[in-house]
Amino acid sequence: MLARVGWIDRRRAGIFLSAWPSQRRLPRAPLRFEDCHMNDANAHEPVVVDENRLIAERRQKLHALRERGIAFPNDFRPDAFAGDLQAEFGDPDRWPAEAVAGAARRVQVAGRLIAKRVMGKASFAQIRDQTGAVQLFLQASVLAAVYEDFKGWDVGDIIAATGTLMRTKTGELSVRVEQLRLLTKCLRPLPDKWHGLADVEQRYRQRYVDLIVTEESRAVFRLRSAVISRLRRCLDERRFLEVETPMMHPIPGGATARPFVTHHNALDMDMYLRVAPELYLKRLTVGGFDRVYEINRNFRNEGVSTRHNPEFTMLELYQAYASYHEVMDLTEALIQDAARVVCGKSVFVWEGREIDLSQPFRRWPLDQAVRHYNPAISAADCRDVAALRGHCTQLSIHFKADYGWGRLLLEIFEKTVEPELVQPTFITAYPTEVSPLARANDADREVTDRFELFINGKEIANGFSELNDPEDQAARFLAQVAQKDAGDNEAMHFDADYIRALEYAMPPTGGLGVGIDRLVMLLAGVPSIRDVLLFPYMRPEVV
RNA sequence: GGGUCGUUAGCUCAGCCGGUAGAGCAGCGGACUUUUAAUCCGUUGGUCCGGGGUUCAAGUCCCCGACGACCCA
Repeated sequence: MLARVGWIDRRRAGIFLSAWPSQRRLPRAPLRFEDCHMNDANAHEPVVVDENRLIAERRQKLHALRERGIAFPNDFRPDAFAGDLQAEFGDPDRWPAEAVAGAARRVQVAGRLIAKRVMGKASFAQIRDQTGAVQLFLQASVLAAVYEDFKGWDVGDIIAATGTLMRTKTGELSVRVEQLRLLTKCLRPLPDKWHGLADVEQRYRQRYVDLIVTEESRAVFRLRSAVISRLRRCLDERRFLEVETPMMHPIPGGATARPFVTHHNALDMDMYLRVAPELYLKRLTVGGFDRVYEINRNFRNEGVSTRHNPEFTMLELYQAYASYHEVMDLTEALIQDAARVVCGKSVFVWEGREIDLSQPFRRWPLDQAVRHYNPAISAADCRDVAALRGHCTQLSIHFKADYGWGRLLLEIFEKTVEPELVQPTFITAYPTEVSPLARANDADREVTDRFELFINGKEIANGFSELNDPEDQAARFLAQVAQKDAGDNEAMHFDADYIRALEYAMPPTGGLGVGIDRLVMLLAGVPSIRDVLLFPYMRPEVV
């Protein structure tokens, strides 16, 4: 029954699509938006689109192109990129005007028209492709009728040019254009060419516009891509295997966090968007993939802020026959390498503070850090529930009656220490109570062989010697379930299959999670996670 | 969740004590064959975020709401 409904849906979609070709051939006068429908579902509700005179004028120009049968061609093939041309010929000392002319380099370039300076019978234009921008020199005497067309084109249009490289009187590398075409008409005017798009909301909502007009924004996302690809390369070189594990979990696990719930219709069952890939990745170490990593999205049903987006990207890796000590070494090496190779520097300014990544990152046990910033707390207090409750009250930290010393100490840490950790710092020896997946320390079972990395007061990474004792793990899951029953909706479920996997023996393993978004924020020097996400979560737009 | 600030032409922004809504860019028309935010002349363009209220009169004052930014929890 369900399958049949799906079939009908597809068939209806097909009918709808088949209506398109004839519709597309119609040379239309200014399109009436009242006639446009998203689909049958709202066929009787006109789609209201903001329309103004500027768009109407451009639509008329498009209409004229349609009538000439040249509206949306796709047969032009560029053979050069603007950035490459600038890199090769941009230096005016190595390539003075005569040398450029002598090279007689013929190029075919395409890109978005970003500047247009018409000066009678000659014009200058700039186009930009993915690599950069290059100027075009256009002459009426060469281009004839096409030159007249060009005068009617708009900044924002996608155009193509064929010609020979030259350098102008003022020294600008240019293409002396012999052939010119408009490939895609831009119907909407671009933001102010000088001020760009200042409205941050619009920059996030309409990232495509932001990318067209904001070089800083393009640079951030190129940096992000370079960081991730560098991390991959470093891990591949260390013989890690990149894998992909499920995004939809029947049992959410791997982190203490609230999951999103979704529903599988055919199976009529709830599923959870993953809060972490951890338990699946560790199943793979059981399976014999000793070094695995995944760079992918996690989803947490929590608040939205300058540091939190409902979906965010984590690097998680597991290395068999390693402890949290080696994992700290690796974390440090990965971050230092990415900074050096991708950014070419190791000192970064983030939110007005200088961060030095070149030095070995400090390693500091949690209780010592707490006592350093809270002289009133003694070593004995750190394991004393009553004393810690007193300190919490003193610090106006809310706590629940069932918090043990570990949770209380962590609360004090988060409030009083975290913001102080500006330079890269590994905090170690997290209480077992708050580390349900980490291996207990051999000398002190009350704490785990775990660390978190903080930079500029923000958690960047989290890692530990993995708990591979199935009986201990089962007991910790039960403790989590008890917390869940007591009302903690971040507590973990009992994952019986994960316990079964551990019973097949997981090698002693070290694991790591790195918040990629926050790392990129640091390396790019931007203050908000939304600046490093192409399409950050936004409330639905009101129209 | 609380507080502060913001929302005016396609974009960037002015708009004073409540009294006919403004500029620059973009657009449109014209001039211009080496410009760099080209320049010069002319010119079009408004749901002042939405709703309610006060007032003879509201972009402006008051209330409610939407969205966003920042700070706090």
